[in-house]
Amino acid sequence: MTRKSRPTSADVARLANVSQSAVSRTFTLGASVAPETKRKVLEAAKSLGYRPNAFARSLITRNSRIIAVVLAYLDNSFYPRVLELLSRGLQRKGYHVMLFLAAPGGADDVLQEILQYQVAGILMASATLSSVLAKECEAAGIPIVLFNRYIPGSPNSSVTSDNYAGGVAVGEFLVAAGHERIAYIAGASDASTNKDRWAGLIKALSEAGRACWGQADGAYSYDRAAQAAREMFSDRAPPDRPDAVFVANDHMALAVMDVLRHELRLKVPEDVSVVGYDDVPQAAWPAYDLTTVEQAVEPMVDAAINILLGQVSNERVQRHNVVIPGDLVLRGSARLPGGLARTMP
Amino acid sequence: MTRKSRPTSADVARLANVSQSAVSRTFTLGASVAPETKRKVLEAAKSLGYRPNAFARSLITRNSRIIAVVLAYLDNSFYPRVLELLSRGLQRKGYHVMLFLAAPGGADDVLQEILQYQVAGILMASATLSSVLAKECEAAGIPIVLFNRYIPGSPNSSVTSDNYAGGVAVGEFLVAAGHERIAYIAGASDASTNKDRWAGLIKALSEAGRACWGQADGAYSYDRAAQAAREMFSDRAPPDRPDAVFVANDHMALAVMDVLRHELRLKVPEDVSVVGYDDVPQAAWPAYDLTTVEQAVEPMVDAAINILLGQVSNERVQRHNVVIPGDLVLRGSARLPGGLARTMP
DNA sequence: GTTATGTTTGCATACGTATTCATTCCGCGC
DNA sequence: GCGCGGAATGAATACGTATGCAAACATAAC
Repeated sequence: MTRKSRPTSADVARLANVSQSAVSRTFTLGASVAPETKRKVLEAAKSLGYRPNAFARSLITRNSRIIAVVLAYLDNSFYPRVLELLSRGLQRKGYHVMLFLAAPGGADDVLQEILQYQVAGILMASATLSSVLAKECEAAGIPIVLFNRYIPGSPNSSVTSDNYAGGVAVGEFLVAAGHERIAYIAGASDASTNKDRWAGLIKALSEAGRACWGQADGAYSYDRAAQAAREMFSDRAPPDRPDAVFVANDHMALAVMDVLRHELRLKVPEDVSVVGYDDVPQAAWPAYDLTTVEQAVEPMVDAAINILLGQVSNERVQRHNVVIPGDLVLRGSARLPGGLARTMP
Repeated sequence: MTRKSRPTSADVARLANVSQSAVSRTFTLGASVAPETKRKVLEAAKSLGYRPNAFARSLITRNSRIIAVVLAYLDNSFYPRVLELLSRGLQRKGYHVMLFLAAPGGADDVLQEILQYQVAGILMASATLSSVLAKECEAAGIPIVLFNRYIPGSPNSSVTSDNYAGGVAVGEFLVAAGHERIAYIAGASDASTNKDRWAGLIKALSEAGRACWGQADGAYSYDRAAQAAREMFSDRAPPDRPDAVFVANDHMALAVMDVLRHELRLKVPEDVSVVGYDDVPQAAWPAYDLTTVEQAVEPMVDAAINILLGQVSNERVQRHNVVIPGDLVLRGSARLPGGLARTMP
């Protein structure tokens, strides 16, 4: 066990010849303390290397200024971006991120751990949570924000992009470009993002009197998506295989492009158009040059922070469901309709 | 402020007709408590939804079971991998990760924040820290592990791969394959990884009676590396440009390959061989198929966890400098020496 | 039955801070 | 000079838990 203990406010008080209260007030914004006293305290604190103990503080104030972030994985580079912006944004406001990686099964076990820390809020960007634990968090007054997902009918706040509109945009775009056989490679089948993007695609296709050529399951995984592409395209000649594929996120779309081009020797977009979702950094890299639907990470993260910190200071836990729009970003992986501009809404 | 407060050990004690101590002991591993008492307590706790308050607990035990992780950025997908394994590994041992993103300037400001939380240890995978704050952490008995970097002559523990050996291996490999003009695209100039990889390369070249064709600064950034590649290769004919380039990490190497192939229309490896460092997931993707030196993330993370948790329970803060070996992984981005096997040590 | 040994238990206290409350201090208006 | 209001201060307490200590209890040995 750690032998040397850090200096406490009492130590500082002794050295500065003031009371412990004075020290506390010096470090509490807006408290009443004379300039001279403050000076003495700060001097003593500096010479001792004193820093307030955040745990003892939160024990009193009942605000830990810690936000729990629950993730399922970090392979998909959408999430590292989210995590970086989120952490930086929260740090700027005096909050900090505690990271929890959920097991594939679900987030219930990590939630048990989270509840031990008296976190000020929870951001869930992972498998959804059981309603039992959601109730418990609500009872404890801990706000939860579902990020990039939502649970229909649940009382939780959420921040998502307009996945349905995105799916529609992709469908309309592919139809306009004259594609005849449009396929879908799906994400995790129970994810709201997957369902909404799929529903949007179907909607656009049926509006145009079309049906989806077929779909395969990629489960939001690189390897599974590669496998799905193989099943969909191997040993098939042009009339019998898709001429366009909408992949439910970029992470999988990169896998699909890799298989199409390097295993199956197909040309993108000449033989097959590929469209993804997220606009991760790699989508813009020339090796892929992937047409995709942007998820505006910055506004999404800002919205999440606002909801979380708004609820922290508020009595009443209020529900917000924020939907951030995202543009279809046209790049080289999909054929363009004749004479179309480089970006459409 | 949160109105409803969570149930406390006293609430549970009252309901179970025992003392608060009994409740505490029920939740303390290895404490002496009768089976029947334990049962009553657990039952009461469950019905109230009680969970021990981790802050109050760490106030007493002086062990928060929180590890601070300091990162500079998450673009380079080496770090998300580290973060995921680290977080999972620590969770398994009852510890948790608090994330701090350092400003480009340095980590001193976030360290000030870290010290407010009574973290059990610090893993620095970011710009190095000032010796002043390092002293302070040592005085406070907080172990620091430098991850993927070290400060020569500093008393801190560190976990790195054998960057020098890696650099040597790359140099020898490129020479063996008959390259005549071997260039280097550097990472952050003050990073130990960059210095060691460079020193290793130089060593191998001079052993072969060669010199480095030249170098450019990529600062471990995708954009800067792309720019460096442009400067190095634009408007130059074969005798006047490198026929091989060692890029200080994969993240930059991907940028270099993108520029070489898609902007400058050069063939890799026919016109130029490219070798990276890290073996990030993308390096294995067919679009890049990047020859690179593996950094064995799992053993590195395991070593870091062992050092941190080892120091936590120990009186004496002891220094460890772990160096994990990594293989050169041969793929398609670099010409092979005649008849070489697919993996060499 | 007695003594010795080991196991449970509750009381009281400590961890380091914020905050209430009462007190003191100071300047100011009249 | 008196009283008044506001600012500054310190003593005391609370936050929720772990743990040393002594008392109570059970068990075993004889």
